[in-house]
Amino acid sequence: MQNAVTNDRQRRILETALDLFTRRGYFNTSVHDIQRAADISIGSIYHHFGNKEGIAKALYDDLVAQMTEAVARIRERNKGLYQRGRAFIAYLFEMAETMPAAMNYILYARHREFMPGETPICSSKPFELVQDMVGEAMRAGEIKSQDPVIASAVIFGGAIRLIHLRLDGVLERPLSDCEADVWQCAWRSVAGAE
Amino acid sequence: MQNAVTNDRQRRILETALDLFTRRGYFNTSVHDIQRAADISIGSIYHHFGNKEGIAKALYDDLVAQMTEAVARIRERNKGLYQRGRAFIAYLFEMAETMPAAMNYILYARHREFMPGETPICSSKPFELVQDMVGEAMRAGEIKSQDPVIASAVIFGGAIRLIHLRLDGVLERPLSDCEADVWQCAWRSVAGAE
DNA sequence: GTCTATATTTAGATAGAC
DNA sequence: GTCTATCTAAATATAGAC
Repeated sequence: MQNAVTNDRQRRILETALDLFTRRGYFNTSVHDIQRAADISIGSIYHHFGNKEGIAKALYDDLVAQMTEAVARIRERNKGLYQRGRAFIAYLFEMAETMPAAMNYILYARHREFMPGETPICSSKPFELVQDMVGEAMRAGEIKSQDPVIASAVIFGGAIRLIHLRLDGVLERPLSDCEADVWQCAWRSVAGAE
Repeated sequence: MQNAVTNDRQRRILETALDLFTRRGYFNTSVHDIQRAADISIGSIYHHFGNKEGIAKALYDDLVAQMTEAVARIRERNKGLYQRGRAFIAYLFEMAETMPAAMNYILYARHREFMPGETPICSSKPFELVQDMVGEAMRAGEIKSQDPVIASAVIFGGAIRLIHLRLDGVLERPLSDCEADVWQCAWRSVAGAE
């Protein structure tokens, strides 16, 4: 992973790319499109990012780093999976509402199609951290014992699916409206060591 | 929607396209690639499907039709959401194992990126039917009353997430192994009118 | 309906001045 | 570091013989 991007110009390139990638898709966006929209020369773009994939990768690394930090903070500030899981979903829902393009990019972009070397998002750092929290809760007896992959999928699958629906315009009300309901259902599905 | 494809040649084109689209992605597959792999002339391909998007669309329509029929059959042969939902997940899991390319295409392809006019899969026919079943169960008091969109997401979100994980190679055991667990959790999350 | 050969466009990427 | 102008390869699509 390369250094975080600090330069203003680079930021503007990435923001523009994120916007275009999300609205039209990676393959329907040419570097020339980014150049036009960001009003920065194409030479400059290639100078900073090497090639088109470099733009996508920088964007991805940036967002994953942000998310990893957020998850770590959630873990720190909350005790137990009940609190932590709820906070995580709240974070995802808020991000989906305030930065839909970023959320869309992370969830949807099908990165492997244009970043061959990259691991799928679901096995990246932030999701590993979440899985760790689930395993921890299991050992503590907070939730019943089972395959942690399955447990994580069941706990967060509903919320993730709702985010997809929201980003696709199927769900019309903001996600925060159903946060409590979703978490209640999710928790009930795994709670109570029996 | 156009007529189903019956011709042998057309079938071979579609099968090849599905394979390539799934493994390399739509935009990394050229019509020439399909031509080579299917060993059918490019003129013939354009004759039948008009353009590249026409191939993707025929494929999509075909798979959605198959799935719609399957869901209708599930609805017919089972009573109550408990049986129906379980049968639906079993169907999805089996399809993911026996026709991973097809499942991948349906779930992942991000169709809207290359089929601008198409509705997202989650609001297509088969998913509508599933939502109807959920609503029906709610009115019958089989599950507690709430927004049917949320309920559907919670019930099937975990299973869908597991399919994603399986197709991405994160989950190593076949999906059938966790079918019972997943359904038990899913059902517990919404069951019991209270 | 099927084929080969070709036209057209546009993408990603580079060169080289400043 | 930034820019303009340009190169090159490859993709979609078509023409027209059979």
